[in-house]
Amino acid sequence: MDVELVIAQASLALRERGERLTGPRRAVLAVLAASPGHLSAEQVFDGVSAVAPGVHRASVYRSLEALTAAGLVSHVHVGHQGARYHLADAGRNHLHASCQRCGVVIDLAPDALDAVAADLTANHGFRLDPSHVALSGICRECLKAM
Amino acid sequence: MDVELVIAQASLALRERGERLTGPRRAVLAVLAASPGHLSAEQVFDGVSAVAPGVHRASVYRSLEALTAAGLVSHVHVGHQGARYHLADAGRNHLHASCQRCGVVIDLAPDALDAVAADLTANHGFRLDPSHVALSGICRECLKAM
DNA sequence: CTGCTTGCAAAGTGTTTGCAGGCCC
DNA sequence: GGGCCTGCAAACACTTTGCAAGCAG
Repeated sequence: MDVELVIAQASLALRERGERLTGPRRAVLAVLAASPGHLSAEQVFDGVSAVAPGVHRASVYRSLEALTAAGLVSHVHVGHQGARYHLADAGRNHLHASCQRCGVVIDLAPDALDAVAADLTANHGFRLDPSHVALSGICRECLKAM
Repeated sequence: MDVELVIAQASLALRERGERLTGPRRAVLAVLAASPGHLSAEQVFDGVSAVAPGVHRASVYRSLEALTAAGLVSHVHVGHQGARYHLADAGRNHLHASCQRCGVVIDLAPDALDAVAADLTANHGFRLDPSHVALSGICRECLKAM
């Protein structure tokens, strides 16, 4: 993911909301853009600290919150672990599954839960937000090791 | 759910594991058996306190853990909220979806994710544990209120 | 300059653990 | 009466918040 592009988009999106693109927020975006995966808040904090020492942990949380509200970042809840963060997809967000043994998060196709979503709407009037929580199970590697 | 029956089963299941059916554990089972829904640990603690005052919050957590290990209780992780507990189904556990706005948990058919589970196995070698996390979305009532 | 943001520290949830005494079986 | 379990208190992980100073635009 191109950091420059992400930051340019962020500047616009934030300004539209009367907010600002600051050092800590820039660093958070850079860390997320540089990472292939899904980072915990602590991992984002570590990454930010490497790039911009002195940024406080609380600012990382507040930055993630602001960037989420602006539609630039998404988070996924993973079982009993904390949330994981990643840049929001341009269009539709992909889905996630996580291993309850080793914690790894794998990406799934955006349409993997479409049938379930339709079923929930029809039978329960419930609107599914499929990308907001990770499905839980055991990954390939852990299955081998058991 | 019949409390007497549950407690009798629990006594056996625990003894098989070299563990004991104690006052606090009995109270936890009674509270879960008396509740139709899915309780947070705090709600279980409140219920236990009403039946058996003096039981410590930590004992409720430890009881829930022990009863889970013995296969008598199940828990579901609900988004950023804490876990919810309920008596384990006799056979296959039902699934859950929770409202990210009001927190209500609704039960789903045990086979609601079968197609997804098959897909995950085939494409990622991932074994889904469908009852362990609640799907997330907005419930009917909250949709009306938006 | 205006006021959104930050750093700091402290408080808040939800949950776990070490320890000495207590109770189940 | 042996050893699993409990109550207590403190620690824990993760996250949020009040406040005064700081920086973006």
